[in-house]
Amino acid sequence: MSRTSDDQPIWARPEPGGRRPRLTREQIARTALEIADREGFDAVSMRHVAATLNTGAMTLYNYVRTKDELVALMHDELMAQVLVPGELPDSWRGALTLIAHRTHDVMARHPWALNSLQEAQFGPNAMRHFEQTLAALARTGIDTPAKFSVLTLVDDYVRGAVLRASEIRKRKSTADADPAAVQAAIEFGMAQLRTGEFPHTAALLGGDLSSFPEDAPSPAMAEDGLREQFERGLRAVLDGAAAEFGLT
Amino acid sequence: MSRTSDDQPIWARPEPGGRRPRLTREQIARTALEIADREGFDAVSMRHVAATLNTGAMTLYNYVRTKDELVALMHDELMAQVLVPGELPDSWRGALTLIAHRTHDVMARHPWALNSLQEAQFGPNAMRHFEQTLAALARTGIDTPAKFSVLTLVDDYVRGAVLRASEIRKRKSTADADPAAVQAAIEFGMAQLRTGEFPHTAALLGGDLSSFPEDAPSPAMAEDGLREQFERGLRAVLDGAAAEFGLT
DNA sequence: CGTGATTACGTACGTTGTACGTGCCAGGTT
DNA sequence: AACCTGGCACGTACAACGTACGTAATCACG
Repeated sequence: MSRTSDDQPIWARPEPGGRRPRLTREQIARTALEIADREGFDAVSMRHVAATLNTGAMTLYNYVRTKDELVALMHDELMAQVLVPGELPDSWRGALTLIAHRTHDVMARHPWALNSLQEAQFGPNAMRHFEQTLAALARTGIDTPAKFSVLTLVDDYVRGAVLRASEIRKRKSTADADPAAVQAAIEFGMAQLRTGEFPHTAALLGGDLSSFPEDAPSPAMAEDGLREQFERGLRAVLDGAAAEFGLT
Repeated sequence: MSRTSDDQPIWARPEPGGRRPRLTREQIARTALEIADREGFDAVSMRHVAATLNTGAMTLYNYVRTKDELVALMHDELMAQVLVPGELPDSWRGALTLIAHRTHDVMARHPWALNSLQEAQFGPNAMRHFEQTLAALARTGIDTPAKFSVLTLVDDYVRGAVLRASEIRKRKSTADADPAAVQAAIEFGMAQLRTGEFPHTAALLGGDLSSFPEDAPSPAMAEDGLREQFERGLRAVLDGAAAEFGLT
């Protein structure tokens, strides 16, 4: 019952480097990321990644034990992008805001990430990110569980906001691909509104029913409106956290 | 260029009911939900659902045009469960809290939902839910865009919290399935901690390294701790929203 | 008792992850 | 120089997926 290399996470196992490997784990991860960004996460198949690298599909399994490990590599690469490079701001608020913004930006750049990477294994960069958020709260007087609660609260909001934003973007792009279906969906929505069952929704849309939530929900949802709304929400969440957990 | 039934959303198309259908859309959706709850969302394949209903896979396509439509039916069924049945509490805070709790509970009962249903089409019950959250803010004096921002903010937090909770549960169950890998992952994490690169994380875990975030991250993460943390976070978010948007 | 529409469903195609086995070829050892 | 050895590449094969297509079964109605 000794520790075999089979059980070890990918970061504890050495890369093929011995003989004459044609590839690198980093190279593979980068190609996978490019494919995901260009064609969506579903396009990241072993065959596709391999073909892009001019290689057979099974060759990749020399560098990675399963596809999940490839996904883990992608995840850790993204977490590296989230890391704040230099020193953190002194104030907990500034530090948390900075980290939240970086998280938001990375997830916005890779909209497939939140949905597809959440069962990925924790890697070193994820640990560094966790450490960094803890560091942001280091100088506050609150005790350890409270620290944990605060960063959880903020992270929950950030990820919820990103989730919604990427849903909206996703809807918008699938909508562009099939205008007829969108038109039909809008007509269905309008018919529902006309039943009188939805007075508040009707009031919100204010007669301009072509901006029904199905496709591009109201001006508040335009691309730059999204970021502004995120910042305002983040401010509110930080205020709430400060009050609830006694941060100064 | 007339409106053909091909473009219409599933809720605008009549069910097969004419001749002598063996199945119902609702029946199909319910079976799919049961399978998802019992074996996970990935187990919801057309073949599997059909087999459970003692039917050929292709038969389902008489009731549903694509698998996405099946998923849309599942989504709408869940939204029905989220709806508050009776009257909403008078205070916006009470109403929003109630809705948030129902959302949280439904998503916690069906942990696969958040990840798998987010590209699903908007159905009638989703509209009702949206209407209900607007109604919760009806009696406040704030203007329409502010209402929208508030409910977005709260919903973002709720979904972020649920997302994290189901990630934790998912990790816990995959961990149970492969204790050796967990052990190896913990050892890797401990080795990382010993590098001294993670002082705050080490302090958080306080020497009890067997509760490394990989599997069951600290007592704060136990099943009832999760709910308590959610409620506290929700309180903070509502406070923050009230302050930021001038709710009384 | 046909007849025509409706519902059921088998077959088949192109994908997916990956187990398995074979073959190549660079190093170190004789 | 010849030979082995083991790391690496990768073709084949399998089961499972969504679903297009075609056909068979079955009912309502004339």
